[in-house]
Amino acid sequence: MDFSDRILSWYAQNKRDLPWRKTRDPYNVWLSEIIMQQTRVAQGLPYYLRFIERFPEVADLARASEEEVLKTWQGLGYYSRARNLHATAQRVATDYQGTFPATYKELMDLKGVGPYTAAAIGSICFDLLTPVVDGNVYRVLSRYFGVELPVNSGEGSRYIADLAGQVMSKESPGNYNQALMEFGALQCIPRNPDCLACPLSDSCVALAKKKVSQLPVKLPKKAVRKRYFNYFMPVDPDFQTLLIKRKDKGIWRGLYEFPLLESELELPDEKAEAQILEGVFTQLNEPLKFVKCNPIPLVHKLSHQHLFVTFRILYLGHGLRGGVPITKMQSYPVPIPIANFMETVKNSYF
DNA sequence: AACGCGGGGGC
DNA sequence: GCCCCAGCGTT
Repeated sequence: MDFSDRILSWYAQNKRDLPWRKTRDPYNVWLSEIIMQQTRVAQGLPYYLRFIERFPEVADLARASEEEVLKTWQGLGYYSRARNLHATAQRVATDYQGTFPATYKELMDLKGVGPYTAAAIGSICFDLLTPVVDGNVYRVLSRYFGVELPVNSGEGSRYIADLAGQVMSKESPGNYNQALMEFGALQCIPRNPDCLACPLSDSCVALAKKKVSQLPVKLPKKAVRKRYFNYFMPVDPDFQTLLIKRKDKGIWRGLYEFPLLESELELPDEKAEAQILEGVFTQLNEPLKFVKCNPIPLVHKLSHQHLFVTFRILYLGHGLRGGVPITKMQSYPVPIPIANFMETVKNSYF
C-alpha cells in the first residue's frame, strides 16, 4: 500500500463521528470549516451545533443581523471569521441564489475562504482534486518525508503544498483530505506521538532519523505584546450602564465593551484612578456627582498579546443618555473577559 | 513575506 | 510558561 492508501485505511478504522461528516451539503461543510480554522474540535463543535440550530440554512444566516452572528460566535475568537461568515452567507444568498459555487476559483473569491478552506469544500462537496494544507498536513508530511525546511517560510509552505498534491488520492479526494488531517490530529500529534502504533512507521523518514520531535521546523514567532486595559462600568440611578462598539481595526473589532482607558505601561493605582475620573468626565461629557471605585484586576492571555485588565464600577449620581439596562447587557456580543466580568457582577446590588 | 488576529487545552 | 489548533486578510 502506498501513502494515501494507508492513510485511508487508518481513517476507515479511526475516524471520529463528527456531525459535519454526515453530509456533503456545502453550507454545513463551509460552516464547519470556518469554525474549525485554528480551532480544536472540542472547542468548535458546540458552536457548530448552535449555528446549525439557529441558522439551519444559508438564507437564515444571511437574514440575521451581524450582531446576532457575533453574539453566537462570542467566545470563539478571531472575530473577523464571524463577520466574513455573515458577508459570505449574504453573497451566496443573493449572487448565487443560495447555492454555493462549485469551483475552486469561485470558492476562493468568498470572504473568509482561503486556499485551505476552498480546497476542503471543493474536495468534500464537489470531488475536486484540491489537496488541503493545514497544520496537520504540515506536520504529517514534514515528518513522513523528512522535510526540514521551516513550514512557516515561503519556500517550506510551497514545498509541502506541492508534496500534498503529489501524494493525494485521486479516488476520493474529500475523504482522503479529511483522513490526512484526522491522522495528524489523532495519530501524528505534535508532542510525543505513539510511533510504535503508527501504520506508517516502517517508512517514516523522521522516525528513521530520530527527528520526530524536531519536525516540523518552525521559524520563531514574535514576542507577545503587553497591554493595559482599564475599564470602568458606569452605573446610573436607573441601573443603566454604557457599552461601546469597538470600531477600529485590531483586537475584538465589532464587539462591545465598557468605556476603556488603555495605557502602554502599568499605571500606579492612584494615577489610574485620577486618569479614569478624567476619562469619565471627557467621555461622558458630564461631571460625576458620586464615584466609588472597586478595581478588579485580571490577566487575559492571548497568543499574541497579554492583556492586564482592570474593571472599576463607577456609581453615577445622574442618568446616562444612551445607556444600556444592566439586565440587558449580556445580550451584546462582548470579549470573553467582559463576559466573565458581567457574569460576576450581574447579581450585585448596584 | 510578515504581521495581526482569540481562546482554550495539553504538558 | 510554551506550543498548538481543519487559516485568512491586510500591508
